[in-house]
Amino acid sequence: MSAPELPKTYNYAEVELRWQNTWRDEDNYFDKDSKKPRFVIDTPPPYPTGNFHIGNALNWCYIDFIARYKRMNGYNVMFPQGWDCHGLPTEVKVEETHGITKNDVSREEFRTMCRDLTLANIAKMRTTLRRMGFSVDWSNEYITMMPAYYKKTQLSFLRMLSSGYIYQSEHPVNFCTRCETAIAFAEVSYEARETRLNFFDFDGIEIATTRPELLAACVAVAVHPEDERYKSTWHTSLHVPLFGHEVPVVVDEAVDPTFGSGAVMICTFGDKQDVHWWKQHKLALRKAIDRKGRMTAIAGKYEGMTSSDCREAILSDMKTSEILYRQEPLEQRVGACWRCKTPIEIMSERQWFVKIHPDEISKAAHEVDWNPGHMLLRMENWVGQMEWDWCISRQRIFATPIPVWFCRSCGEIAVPDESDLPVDPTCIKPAHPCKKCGSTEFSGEEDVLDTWMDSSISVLNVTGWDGSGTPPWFPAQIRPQGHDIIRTWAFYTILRSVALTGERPWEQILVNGMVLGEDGFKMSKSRGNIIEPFEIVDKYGADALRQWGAMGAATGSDIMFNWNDVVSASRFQTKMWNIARFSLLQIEKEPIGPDAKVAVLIDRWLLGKLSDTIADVTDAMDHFQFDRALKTIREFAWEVLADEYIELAKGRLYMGGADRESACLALRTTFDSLCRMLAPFTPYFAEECYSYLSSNSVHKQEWTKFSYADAEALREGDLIVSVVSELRRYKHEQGLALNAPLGKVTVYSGTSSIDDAGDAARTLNAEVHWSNDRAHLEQVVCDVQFNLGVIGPALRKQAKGFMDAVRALPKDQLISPPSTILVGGDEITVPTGAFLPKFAYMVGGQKVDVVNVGDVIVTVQRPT
RNA sequence: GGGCCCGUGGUCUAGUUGGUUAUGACGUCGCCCUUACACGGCGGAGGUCGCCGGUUCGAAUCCGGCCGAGCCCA
Repeated sequence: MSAPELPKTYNYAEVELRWQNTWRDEDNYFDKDSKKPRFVIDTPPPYPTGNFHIGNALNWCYIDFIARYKRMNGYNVMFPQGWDCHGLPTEVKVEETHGITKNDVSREEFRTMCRDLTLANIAKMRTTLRRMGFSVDWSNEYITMMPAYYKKTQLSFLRMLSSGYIYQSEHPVNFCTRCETAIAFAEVSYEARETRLNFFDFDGIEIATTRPELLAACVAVAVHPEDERYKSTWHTSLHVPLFGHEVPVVVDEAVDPTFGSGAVMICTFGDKQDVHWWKQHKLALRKAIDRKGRMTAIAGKYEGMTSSDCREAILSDMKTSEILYRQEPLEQRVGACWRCKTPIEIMSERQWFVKIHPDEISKAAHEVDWNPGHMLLRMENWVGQMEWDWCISRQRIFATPIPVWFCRSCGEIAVPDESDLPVDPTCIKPAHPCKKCGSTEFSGEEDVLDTWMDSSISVLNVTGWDGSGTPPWFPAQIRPQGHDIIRTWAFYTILRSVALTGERPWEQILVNGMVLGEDGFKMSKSRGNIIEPFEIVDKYGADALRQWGAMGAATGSDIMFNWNDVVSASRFQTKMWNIARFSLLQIEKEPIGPDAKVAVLIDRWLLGKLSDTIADVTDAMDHFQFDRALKTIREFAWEVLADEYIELAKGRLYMGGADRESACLALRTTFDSLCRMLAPFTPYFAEECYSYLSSNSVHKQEWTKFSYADAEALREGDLIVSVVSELRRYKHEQGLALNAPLGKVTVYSGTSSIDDAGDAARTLNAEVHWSNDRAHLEQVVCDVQFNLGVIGPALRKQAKGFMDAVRALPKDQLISPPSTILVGGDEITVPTGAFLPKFAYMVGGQKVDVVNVGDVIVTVQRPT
């Protein structure tokens, strides 16, 4: 070892940059030919906004802790990085920056603009990922908009089409008239708003509606079977006001007779309930609103108006014709597009759907180990209330094309050969004539796929799916993701894995919480509480941010960003750096001989504590309890190693000889294990520390397996530490400086004599005697201390009476307890260890102070 | 309206097979610049563990109700 002296301060900026430039990507590659057990991570592919935000950072911290820990434990780890590119936000951004709309240029030109923007954004985000020290496997990067990936999306579509999972049909779907596309239920968010409930005359019946603009789409009026008010109208028909068309009156139990007037107008479609009634009563279909949100021809004179203009116009006309009775304010929650917040319309359109089989999804979800366990409930709730199938077609451009053509003469569907994928059916023709009629005239499908169709096969992609059965590395070992996308990404992935392979996609799922701002609210531009990862990294370094990720909250809980945590993380590194400087200085002062042994009591104690710490940290890591793991490491390093051990061993280290060597060996063992345990959390810092100990990378080392059992050393070492601690408190109370001479200290440990090699004496600046004798003092029993852990279980209801009886005993019987005692007339056995006497001490002749350390007596004879 | 989660010193937080004095961080107060560290050490103050009731010898922990915050959904 010829390590240079460690700099006085830890310069995170210099160190982190240096190691980032030293590490090689190949070190993190998944080895396809490896015989090691594999550990495949289904990393979430973020949307390439160009900004890797702090929520992503938390998610990736967890992933990187796991990846690094698993590598150190001998696993062949795949930590891939994907990019989920397609979608509306990029289209909107492109329209903005180029000052165009999607219709101003060709589909292909528009896609190119979207691709260029996406690639630039990905480049920015890669920089952040590297700066954070994430050990990503860049040989397994995937970009969903690239042909290599979306051909798999198309392949999965064709497979599910042929196996009957995918079908097309005209069916009511959620439709965003601003985005001009159908959306799935998972993409509907509910917004509270106030509206008006309008009561009006409907051909003699009073009807209450929140959506008068749908009058033209009215196809029936419904009443409750037990509502006497409307019995006479059953199975008659009514004329729709202002429009005049005839609609039937239907009877249905789902009508709430207490809401409004008790009579409901059914429109195609005002809400989900309308869809139910429409199906159940086989009603007509009247489309009053088109894809752009304008009124259609059936709206007559209102044609071309927006729906809100139409609403006002109709209400005004109702007033004019004196059929509007009254209006009442109403709180309601309206389904809206989750991206642009425009209220959705339910429209009947020809769309593509994926069939949902709740039972098989639920079964697979139960075969996955959920962390934390309660997150499975969210999946169960979502799966249990699915009513419609998943609408996967979108009327957009920047997305995976649906690989289908329609025969112009007979309408038959044509699909490409799998070997020809990927295809854009709007640009090329099918390779074969129509199977049904032989025609060669086709129209390509212009609809594209929901972006979740891309990302829901991420696990199939990384596990090596090629369309033939179960992929070679399937299922993945873990899916790390946030709880906000359980009903989308997790749900769709399980669905697709079951549909395409028949199996669960992952063995485990680890769900992380959301990151909240310092004010406790969700981070948002309008609140101005956004903190960017680079801001933290600039000020305190990536390792400090990573520590915040581990310690900020229990895994799975939402976590509030907090500068304090980052500051204390950074301070821990400073402290640890000084521990390293001290340890390495001592270790390197003289070479440690090959026969060196850890022989001194407190050194053995340190190794025993280290061994316990390693066991705790390993257990925490195995259960993804990163907060517990890092906290245990920090407490051990700071308290046990620095404040307790080094303080005690310091004096001995300044001397020479075999006792010094014992300490050096204990220090080196401890420091080595600490570096390894810190490696997953603070990869830069751990690497820098370890580089002074070894020429190898700490990230190539095994997870520490150090184990050391020495119950005697633990017990006696704990006593030494307690004695020193109590005597420090004593000095403080006596107004003495900590290093002031203390005179003669005698510790009456009672059971065994202790050889601490003089550590306590040097630390306390006192003459310390460890006596195995009892203190020859005049003891006076002054009180009794009960052990409720013994008394409670043994005596149950008699515990209180027992304690009263013991208090009433003569004092000498507290020292040697009687075997039985009378409690409320019953003679009961005194349980072993039920209580201990508390002593006060008097000394005849010479004055000594007495300090109690647990049940051990320490006397202090101050220098005169 | 339903489901889930949460409520612990000034702030954030750990802590459930029930057990003596409730964890840590930041802040705060006092003493100490002891040859790794003042970004440090030692010591202290500060809590009706949201409220009420129940089970129990014993409840932050289990049960019921209430109040409050959050998330998901109707």
